[in-house]
Amino acid sequence: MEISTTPSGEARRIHGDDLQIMARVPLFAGLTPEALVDIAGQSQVSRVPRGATLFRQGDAAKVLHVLLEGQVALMAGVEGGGEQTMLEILDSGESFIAAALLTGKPYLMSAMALAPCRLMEIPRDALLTRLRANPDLALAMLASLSRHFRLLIQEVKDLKLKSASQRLALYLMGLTQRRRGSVTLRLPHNKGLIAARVGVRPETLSRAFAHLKGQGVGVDGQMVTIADLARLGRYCHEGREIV
Amino acid sequence: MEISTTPSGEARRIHGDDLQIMARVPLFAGLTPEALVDIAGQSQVSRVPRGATLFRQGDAAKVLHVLLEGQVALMAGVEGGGEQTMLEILDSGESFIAAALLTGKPYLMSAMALAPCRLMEIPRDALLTRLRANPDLALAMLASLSRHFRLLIQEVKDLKLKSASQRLALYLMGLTQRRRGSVTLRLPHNKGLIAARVGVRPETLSRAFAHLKGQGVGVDGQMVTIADLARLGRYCHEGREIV
DNA sequence: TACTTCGATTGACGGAAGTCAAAGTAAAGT
DNA sequence: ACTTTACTTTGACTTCCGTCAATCGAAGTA
Repeated sequence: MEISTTPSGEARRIHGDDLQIMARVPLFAGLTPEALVDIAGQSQVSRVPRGATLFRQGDAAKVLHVLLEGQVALMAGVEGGGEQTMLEILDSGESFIAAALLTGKPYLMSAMALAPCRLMEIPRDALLTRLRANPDLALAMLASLSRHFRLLIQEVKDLKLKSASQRLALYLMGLTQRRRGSVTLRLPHNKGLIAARVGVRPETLSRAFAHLKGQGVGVDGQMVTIADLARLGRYCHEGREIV
Repeated sequence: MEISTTPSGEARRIHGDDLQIMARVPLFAGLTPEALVDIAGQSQVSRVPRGATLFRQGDAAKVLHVLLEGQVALMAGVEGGGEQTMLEILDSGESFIAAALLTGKPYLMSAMALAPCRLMEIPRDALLTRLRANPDLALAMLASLSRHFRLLIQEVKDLKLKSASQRLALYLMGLTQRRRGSVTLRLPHNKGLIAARVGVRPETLSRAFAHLKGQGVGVDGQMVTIADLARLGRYCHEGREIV
């Protein structure tokens, strides 16, 4: 179940196409092509297979990870092991674990590849010198960190104030841009993973789906149909008393 | 119960002593005295009484707040109002709501003064230009944001993986630097506020305290005695099955 | 002293979600 | 096709915590 990444074996220098991908990464927004090349020259790109562990909670943070391609889950558990909870799912273009890197403290979470990934790894020292030299990079990094910060705050609020069914509804709403009418969508992960994302056990997820039938949500395997997005949106924001 | 702050009435320019306080604020760590004066010149200091609301969830973020003196609670609730949860308690020297300011989006939480406060307010534009001009400030801000980010991650982990009694134990451990032996300490707030901080109702807090008697924690009004800090620390990190 | 008020505690109850176990279903390998 | 395996659902039960209500105590006030 745990395939360890082998950076030395798979890592390599930057490929030409990677610069084009970098240009679309929010963290590098507004940087000059020269600055991109400069950063790329300091970094390595590695490929990891689905299921690989990128790093583990408690490890020392040595590099900033930028997800060029693929999908990564950030998980955390109690120190002893055992119970785990998922904190975030990252898609390509996201950078992650900036906070651990900047504070110089060990990772608070582990990262697992949900799909085959290509990752850019920027060494800590190289990043710090460039942050110092390049205000645009520093501001982009502040913006990126701020965005994740706010996602996390929303996460805490939802955990404390919403029911499992409401959190599932919020997750489903997050899978589409639309806010009204009806949609049919495919779940991007298996239900066990979605359960972890929503913050419940798989059994509870099943029951939450059953519960959402009353709100016009139908499930068939990976396919989910939402009869009325506006209605489901209202359900998400209901106070707890109205179930 | 809601005393609104009146920035126009109470705000004023920077006082000489404030510069010395600023020098001890982590956000301004490593800045030259000139830079401090520069920032101070752009900012205002306001005093607010205990119980005042500094800003409200949903307001537009216009200034960065730096708590020179006092104590502030950050709370959040569902949009409709009603239920609230506390996200963080800030002490003097902390800056807050950088994330809302940098993303340019409305506050996700409200801020309430738990004690009489003196606050420095740095306007958004002034801050952004100085972040651009001063790498030290940008790095300090990244460090500050990172620190809060990690606190929040820990918060999410604790909420998902620890029981109410364990979270209370963690809160108590946070009140002292020591990690072994026995201590007697005074609770810094009334129990209702502590309950909100721990993320439970006041009734549940009472029961959690009763539960912790079994771990050598005694309560008498505001005074709490912990017979064995190491033991309580172990209790905090136990898996859920061992109660 | 008596009265009010607010904070804290205690008890009884209910509901949401976790746990355990079993059964059902789908996917993959032989 | 048949087996094996993993994923998902369902049911019964437990536990934790929230809710409601009553009580108690301390602080302040008349």
